[in-house]
Amino acid sequence: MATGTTSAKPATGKGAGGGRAAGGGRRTGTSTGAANGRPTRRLVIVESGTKAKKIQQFLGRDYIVEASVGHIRDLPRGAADVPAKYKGESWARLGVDVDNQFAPLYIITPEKKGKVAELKDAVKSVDEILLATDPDREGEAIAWHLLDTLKPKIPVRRMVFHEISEPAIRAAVENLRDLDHDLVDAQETRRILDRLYGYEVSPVLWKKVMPRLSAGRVQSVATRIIVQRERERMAFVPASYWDIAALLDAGAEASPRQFPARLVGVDGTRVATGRDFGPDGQLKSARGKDAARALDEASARRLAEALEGRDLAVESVESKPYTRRPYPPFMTSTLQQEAGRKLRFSADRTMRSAQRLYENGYITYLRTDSTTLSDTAIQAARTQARELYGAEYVSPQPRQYTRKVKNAQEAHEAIRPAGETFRTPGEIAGEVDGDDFRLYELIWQRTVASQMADARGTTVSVRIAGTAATGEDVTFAASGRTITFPGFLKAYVETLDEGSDGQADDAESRLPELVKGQPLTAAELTPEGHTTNPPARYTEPSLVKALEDLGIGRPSTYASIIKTIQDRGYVWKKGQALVPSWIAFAVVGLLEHHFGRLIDYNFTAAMEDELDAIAQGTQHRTDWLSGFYFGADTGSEGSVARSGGLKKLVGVNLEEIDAREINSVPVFDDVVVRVGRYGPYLERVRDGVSQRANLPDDLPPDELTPEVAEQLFSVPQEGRSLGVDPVTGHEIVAKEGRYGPYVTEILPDTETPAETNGNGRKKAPAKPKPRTGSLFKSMTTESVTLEDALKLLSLPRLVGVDPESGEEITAQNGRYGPYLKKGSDSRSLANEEQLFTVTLDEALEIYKQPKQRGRRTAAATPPLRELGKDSATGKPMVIKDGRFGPYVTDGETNASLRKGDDVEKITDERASELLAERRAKAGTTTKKAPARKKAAPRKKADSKS
DNA sequence: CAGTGAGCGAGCTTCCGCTTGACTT
Repeated sequence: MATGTTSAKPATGKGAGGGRAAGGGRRTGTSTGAANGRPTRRLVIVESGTKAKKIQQFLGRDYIVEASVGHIRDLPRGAADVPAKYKGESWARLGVDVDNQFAPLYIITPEKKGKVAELKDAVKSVDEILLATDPDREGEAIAWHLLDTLKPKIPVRRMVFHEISEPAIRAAVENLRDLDHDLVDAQETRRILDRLYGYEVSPVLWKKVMPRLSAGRVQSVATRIIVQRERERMAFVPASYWDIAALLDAGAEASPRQFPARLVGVDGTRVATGRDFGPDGQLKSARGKDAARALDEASARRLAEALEGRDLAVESVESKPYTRRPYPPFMTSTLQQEAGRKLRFSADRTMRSAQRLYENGYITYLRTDSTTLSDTAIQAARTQARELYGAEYVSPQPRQYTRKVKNAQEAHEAIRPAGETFRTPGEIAGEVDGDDFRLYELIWQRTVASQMADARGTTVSVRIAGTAATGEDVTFAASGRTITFPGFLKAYVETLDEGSDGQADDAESRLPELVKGQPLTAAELTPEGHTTNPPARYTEPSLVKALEDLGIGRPSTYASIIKTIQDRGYVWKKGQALVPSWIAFAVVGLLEHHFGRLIDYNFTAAMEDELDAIAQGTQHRTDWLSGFYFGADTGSEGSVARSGGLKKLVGVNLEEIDAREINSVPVFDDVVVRVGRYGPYLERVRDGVSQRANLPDDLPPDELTPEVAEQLFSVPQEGRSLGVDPVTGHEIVAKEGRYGPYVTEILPDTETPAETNGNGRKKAPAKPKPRTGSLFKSMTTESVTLEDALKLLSLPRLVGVDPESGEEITAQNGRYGPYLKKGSDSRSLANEEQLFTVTLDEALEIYKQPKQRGRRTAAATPPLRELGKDSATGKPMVIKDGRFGPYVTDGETNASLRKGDDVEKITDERASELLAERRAKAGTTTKKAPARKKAAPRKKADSKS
């Protein structure tokens, strides 16, 4: 089991594997080794290299502190990673033996082999090991993997801490515990579920939508959120409404003398504002106690006129205290959000900068879901606030922020300036610049502000009444906010999301002192029209927030989720906005219809609850996974285990899903967007004829309106125009087709053929077909010239007539490349140039040769390499280059070389192994899966008559 | 999404969460 091992830990997770840890001595602190009287030497293993260095300083010479640098083992990523021993297993593709209690197959992550060797070496020079990985589910699993991989013969114990400070580390060394196998079980179960989900559902997408697509518990929900928002935008009907903006005058004594107010009521009925309208453009609150009435333009103008010069009076003044508490210190998600809003950083850019700050000792750990500050950090923040703003700006009591967020694991502190005293941005300005400086400043401000006093002030709401000349009683409203003590707002104010209609916390608007009954006049009355807006698209920060609210994804993955959904082509960025592609619509549609439970927004939440039960020891991992994968009646409603049996679901869906239907996204009327192999296009049926139009890549789905569609349909199928054929006068274009790039001519419109009439289908008169020609391999649609195109369109070329048979010999370019054709007899040509140069004599010479069979073409190109004899058959083996790349053959069996195999370096043993594998596979999978037609060819007869 | 004549080796794509360093231009 040098490279691979199935889980040594039994499925129950109790006992074995960690036995030594469980039996580990209770020795703590600075005990001495009994044998030689020297102090006990201990190896401490943490996850991060930066942490290791820091902790080494606290612990001194008797300790060696090393980092695992994250996980050291994982399930194999693909076939290439599976050790030879397990290659033939039916479950090797998954890396999980689903029929044997879901036993996982772990391999040492290839790039971690060196690290594991280092750790093994370090073990030799110590008496005891302390596994000090992070105190959360993943950390517990890393600790177990370390134990299971290093297999030390010395005591092993678990060490935990939540902050990197000397007292915290010293305390941790004095309070060791044993490994928590139930918690490890929960992590493995999570890992296995994610693997089964991802590796079973993705292939469904490859077959039904497009290769290389992916589905997963996290990314599929992220994509769905974005698609769902776009659907809302597409369905949105804007509403327009009017009101009156007034500038009121309180007289020369008042300060300010004038202030803005807005019409809110007419004859006791509320005037509708934006939030009174639903997404369908209709008034939501037309009836009932809180009924509102929309004002149209004419009414608003008439009313404004009728109010001109009328007396108004203050009807009521309501004053309330305004207080704001500081925001909690940053954790990963809020840091990404605020850096996105304030600095316009992408999540990825924020994390790269934060990583540099962390590694250089400027901030604490950057991947955290905790807002907790250590005591020293709280003191440092308070000291700094006092020095900068004065004692009254510091909150009377130290503030600790406890989070109530789903699935938080709270292994670390909040993100804050490092150290026991904080360095101000000014102090580090000489050392740090650019992104890093700006991010540090943000973190510093937020941390200091979190220990400052509440902001205090007053908000005032005023109602003003009057009567129009036409008799209506009207009500205006005005509001003001004054901040009497800014408190923390002096240090930090959160920025609002784009498109939000809220008010920043430090925004002020002053009203004069007003009392009930006070007379006012209107200096200005301006009727104003407004239109409701569709919900805004997600941005990186707002998507991170949405995911966090759903408890989906972890601090270490938010940035990579955004990258993944972009890499897969599900989402693209337009400025800050995340726009879904049509492929995303197709994929999300498929998942919603056929794997509904899996992309339920609550799926992860349910999973987390049940993983907690596994961690508590009250739920059995195998039962639970079995329910998820094979299906079960047990488990409560909403349980992940009741998602219907993934395995069967995948099988059924592969049979039943109609790819054509899935890849057709209806947009409006009879217009559908079809997601094809070469990108999305529009389709509709007009007069029984299907029309198509290309869709520009950068057209956001919600901008595909009927008008835009009409315009796209009216544009002739595009292609790069190369010019006009001087002979025919037809335009020549280069296009990308189903079989690759080609050139064709555009024929002028001919008379529309007669339509179907009555009971019979009248045969349309034969339309002249445009000439077409595939590009040669050396050409691209970008570079091909008119001259090239005319040559291509001149094919097939008449080479001459066979004097013996009198048959014509032509040279043409076909599916398998250039060839000669004489009746039904064909011969391949060596290169494309010969299509134009081959003479009749040469052609006749070629026809004298017997038709080249497959074996002969191979013989024509010598093998890349000759090897020894196959250990199984004794036949000589050679490496050849084939359509799909290099392969090894013994003349009978052929086997492609795999990813890691090198033509030059491959050994006879390896070649024999590949052949043996191939034979084994041929034996078991002789059953030919009938190639399913992707979509039945469209026949006119199919359209319902 | 163009339409033209063989016979023959597919294998790979993909998940989520921990961590950064080691490649090449």
